[in-house]
Amino acid sequence: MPKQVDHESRRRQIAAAVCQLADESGLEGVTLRDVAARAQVSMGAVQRCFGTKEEMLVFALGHIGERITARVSARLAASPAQSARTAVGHAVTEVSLVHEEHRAEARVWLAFVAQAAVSPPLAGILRTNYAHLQSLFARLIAESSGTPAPDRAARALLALADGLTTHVLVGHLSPTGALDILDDHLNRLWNEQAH
Amino acid sequence: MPKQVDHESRRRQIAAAVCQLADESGLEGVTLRDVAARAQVSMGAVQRCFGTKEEMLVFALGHIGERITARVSARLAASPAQSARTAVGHAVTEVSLVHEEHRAEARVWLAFVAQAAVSPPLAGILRTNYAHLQSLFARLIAESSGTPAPDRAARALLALADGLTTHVLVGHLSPTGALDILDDHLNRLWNEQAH
DNA sequence: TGAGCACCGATACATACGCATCGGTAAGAC
DNA sequence: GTCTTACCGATGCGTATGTATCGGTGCTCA
Repeated sequence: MPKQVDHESRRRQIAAAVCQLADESGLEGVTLRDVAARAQVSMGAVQRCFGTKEEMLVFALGHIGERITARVSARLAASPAQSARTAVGHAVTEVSLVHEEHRAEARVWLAFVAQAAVSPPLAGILRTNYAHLQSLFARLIAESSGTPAPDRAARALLALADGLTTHVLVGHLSPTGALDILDDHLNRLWNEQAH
Repeated sequence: MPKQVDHESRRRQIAAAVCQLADESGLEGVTLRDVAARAQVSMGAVQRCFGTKEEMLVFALGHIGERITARVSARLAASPAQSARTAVGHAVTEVSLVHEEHRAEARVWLAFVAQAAVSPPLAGILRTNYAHLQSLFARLIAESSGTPAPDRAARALLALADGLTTHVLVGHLSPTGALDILDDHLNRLWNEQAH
């Protein structure tokens, strides 16, 4: 058995290149040649790692989904969170990629969401990620005393975060405006459950 | 002056073809050739109506934006709306394209939103449309007694509607589930302002 | 040490795209 | 009737894409 190569790490390396390119010029700007150049490998290497382009995109989406989920979890673990209210605030702030340093991820995510509307495999990955985040939010919300329907609140929160992210990307909202709205929503949620 | 042609109606005809194709296979499936075939005109006609492809897409986005806004207005005008609460409910239901018959518009809209993240002209059109809808919502919300910040509530409502639409398209939410969440949000909004 | 095989990079290929060009056509003016 | 001219459909062109193919390379094991 001659030379062996760590395929998995190379796949991640290529996935990162895909995300960079998708951030810069949308998913349509993601070309096998450009991906190879950005990842500093040959085009043949990309083809060997992924049999087809769609396979590559599916892997890249899974990659970025994991990164986002991981960041949310890390944020929750890092700050002990005085209250569940602030914990949810932190988590949802990470998801709604409003901060400048995560804007790239937001653009990539949006590109994939649009593509998923016409590509079942991508849609499947997205559903998995959304399901994870939703159950995470639902648990946090349910923890802090008794909101009548934590599941529904979690779904609403996730949808609101996604919508706000979109509006920031389009330029209809400013990042701080989006955060204001998010904060306001959470305040209402915690005020009301006191009744 | 020899043969004359109604350019404007032809542009709308082509825009409709663009939307059909974008619904079926995303914006990347929108090809000059396919558009021409779908609109039942020659490729040359498409080129004569729009100097470039992006021009065509910009026009198509404006076209569908007008249609959506028009439908919202029509819905508001049609039903006298017993209360502002139901008026907003009707309007936002039209915007969040949850009903099956408007799912196509939702897919097209989402495709354009993603493209707008890397195309300033498209983003501009989107901003205009969002601004219209937001001010419309804000007026309706402000009308019904005194919510403290009708503008912020309108922004939140619009973002929530957009996020829910996205989640329905991806398959993370069912249409009825999305409507439930929307209804719940409106109820909270109207309950709270009674304080 | 040398033989074999898995990996590599480059190139070839068919296709499809956006855009430019061109002869033909028919409608209106005189 | 015919001449002008704005419109039409078709074809050509250069490029870029995804995929398939192929000779070279260097590690690993006998």
